[in-house]
Amino acid sequence: MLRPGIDQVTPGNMGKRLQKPPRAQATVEDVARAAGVSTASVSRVLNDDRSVSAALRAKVERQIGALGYVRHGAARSLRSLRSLTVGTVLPTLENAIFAVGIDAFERRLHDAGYTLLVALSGYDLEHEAQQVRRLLERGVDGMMLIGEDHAPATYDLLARSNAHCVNTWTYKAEAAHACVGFDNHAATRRIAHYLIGLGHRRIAMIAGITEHNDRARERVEGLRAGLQDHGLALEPSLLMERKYDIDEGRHALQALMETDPRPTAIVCGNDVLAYGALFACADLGISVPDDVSITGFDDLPLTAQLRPALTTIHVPSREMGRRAAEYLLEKLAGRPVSHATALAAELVVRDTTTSPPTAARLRAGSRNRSPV
Amino acid sequence: MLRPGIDQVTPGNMGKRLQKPPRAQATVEDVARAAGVSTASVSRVLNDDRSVSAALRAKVERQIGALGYVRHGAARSLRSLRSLTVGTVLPTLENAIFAVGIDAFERRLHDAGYTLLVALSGYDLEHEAQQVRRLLERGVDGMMLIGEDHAPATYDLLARSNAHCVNTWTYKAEAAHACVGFDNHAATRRIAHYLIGLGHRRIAMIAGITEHNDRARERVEGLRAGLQDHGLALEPSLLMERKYDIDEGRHALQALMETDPRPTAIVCGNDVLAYGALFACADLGISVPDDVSITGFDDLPLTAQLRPALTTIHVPSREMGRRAAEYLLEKLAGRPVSHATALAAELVVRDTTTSPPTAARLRAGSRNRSPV
DNA sequence: CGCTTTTGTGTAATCGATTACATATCAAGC
DNA sequence: GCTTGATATGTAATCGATTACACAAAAGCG
Repeated sequence: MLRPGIDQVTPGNMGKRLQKPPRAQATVEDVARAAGVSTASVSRVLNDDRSVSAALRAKVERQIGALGYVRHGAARSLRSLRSLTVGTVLPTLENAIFAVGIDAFERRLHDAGYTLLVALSGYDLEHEAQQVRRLLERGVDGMMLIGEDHAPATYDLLARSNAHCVNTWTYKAEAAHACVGFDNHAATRRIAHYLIGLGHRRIAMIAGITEHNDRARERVEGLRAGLQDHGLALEPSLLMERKYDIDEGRHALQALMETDPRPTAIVCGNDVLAYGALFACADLGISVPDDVSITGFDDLPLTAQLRPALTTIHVPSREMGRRAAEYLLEKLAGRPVSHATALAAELVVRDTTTSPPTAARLRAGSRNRSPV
Repeated sequence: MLRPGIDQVTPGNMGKRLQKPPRAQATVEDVARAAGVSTASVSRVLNDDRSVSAALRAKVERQIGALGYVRHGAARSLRSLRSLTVGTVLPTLENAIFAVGIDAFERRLHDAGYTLLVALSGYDLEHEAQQVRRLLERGVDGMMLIGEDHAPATYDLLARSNAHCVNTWTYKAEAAHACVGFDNHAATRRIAHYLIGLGHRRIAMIAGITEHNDRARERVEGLRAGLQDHGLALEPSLLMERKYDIDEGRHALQALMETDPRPTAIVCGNDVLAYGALFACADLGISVPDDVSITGFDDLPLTAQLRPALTTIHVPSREMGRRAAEYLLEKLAGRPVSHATALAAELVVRDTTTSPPTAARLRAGSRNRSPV
């Protein structure tokens, strides 16, 4: 606890009682005094008010440099009701999926003078709500969230606040909340059509955890819909739900390969699960794509580099981050901006998908090949 | 620009002129009035002052809930001289290296009630200085930076501020600035000894960009020192400096394979460059480790999963993030804490390193093997 | 040249929460 | 019963920058 009047620092009293004696930071008042002008003028210089004369501006700027003046954001935003700050709550930073998008988001915001506050939820919606509250306490002017599954408390807090919010990684034309993203459902439906077109009929899925995660859920439903379009069903025994982890993908693949008959194609809910599936196949001596076709979702930087290179859905994370930032900036500037922005998430066909093996190839193939 | 008196909101005037009519946020005063107590008491409840009676606390808490009161961080930190905020400037979030460490850093800080502000520098030290200034303007109580190469302006700003700062991913016992990290120099020196022990004599390096990057530089120097320990030199023609990118690693490997005689071992400055080298070998039909040994640095989650699994230095990013947070928390609490913390960065031997090929194997080996 | 408009600068109120200090209440000690 | 101390609560000053408003000086205009 800080004891003002004792630990507190005034220009004359360099408070010696704290561990790190707080330096008296220069204030606008100090600058004003040194430059022989009023605090109002200093503030005008700092805020690029066009009504200050060049002479005064020069005087003030010299003193700002000399005193090493640094703006006091709290005072600034208290008075101006703007914090020039935007917040985001991410499930995790542990994987590249969000990182690249956030990177782009931050860059765009920074160029516009905003600072990004990052909080993490660990895929827990209650925790997310708590983080949203914290960010609102910090006075963020805007907020970006992942997906559209959020706790009621989250939407409630946002509605009561003056911050604008945008959901990403999701897109629905009729969405209740603003969003910048792509259609997860359409993407896996597209995969289904593609695989069926190649001749596959027995198609499995290694999905991400769908609870409290609309993206994962939409991807499952999209696949289901795509299969139904051709009179096929997604068999419950061929649908596995796994955490975001390579080993989880490995284990899921092993389990699927023990079903009889085996699936000829495996749709993965994200690239990381697909990596696991791919690595497991290599270890088991199952040839991809000859014995089984595998698809991913995300198109991480590494995905095109693996051998065989993974067929996947390209998620435009960078573009999405940039657009989300732009949405907020427009909103904050009071300009009209479209409520929902759809980005394309295209199927990128590489080397892990082909026609299903013939019955003969199936029998001969996978069993007696030596592991890599 | 905001026009107070016009756009501004007072409890009575629900400013109808803005796009999003700013709601009048409840203030401590509103809560105090509703609960029939003073603002001081409300503040005491909010800050868990033990001197409030249970009855008063209950009254206040009921109103806080009813009014949907959210603390005003700017006002709070203006008055209390603490922002409960910590900042970091990262080169990028585009790769998992930092992401995992930051994830751990954020978690620890969050548990202690702090919020993390993230800014990015794009590996540009001038930009980093600008970001540090911004974070200080936001009033961060603490700051974490990567490495110890920072612009003079950065150190200057930090010295003038009241924020504590800790460098990570670097460790030197006699460091001028507080740090939590590991000894990059010792790590690659260790690699050198290990490879020499296997019989290698002609050792190349694909390093990261060393300019303005002490980690990359230390890794080069560490290798050089390790070679010298055994009377060997790091030949200039066998040292390549490349950006952090798989394709850069690929190209560097191709270039190295055109030297004569070829190196028998290649030390990479990070795992991503090593991935590139590994993938290039696969494409060129060069067998790893039989034809050439390769080592990485970082031990990303994927590194152990690749086939062949990459021999690398394990960087304890999670631990480092957690410890860096703890350093700052201790400092902020005014408790003594050690200036420099060393973590172990161990060599993890996997499948990409072995003894150098014999002359015979070298001639026969690499040329006429088919790409995978 | 006098009047209006524009431009430049200063004065002081203000944003919302915290907290020093004042005060009130009650229990314990003698 | 009176003093002393502890406990609980209120009053009002304060943090630093912004900006409405006041005002002075300069420019524009007929």
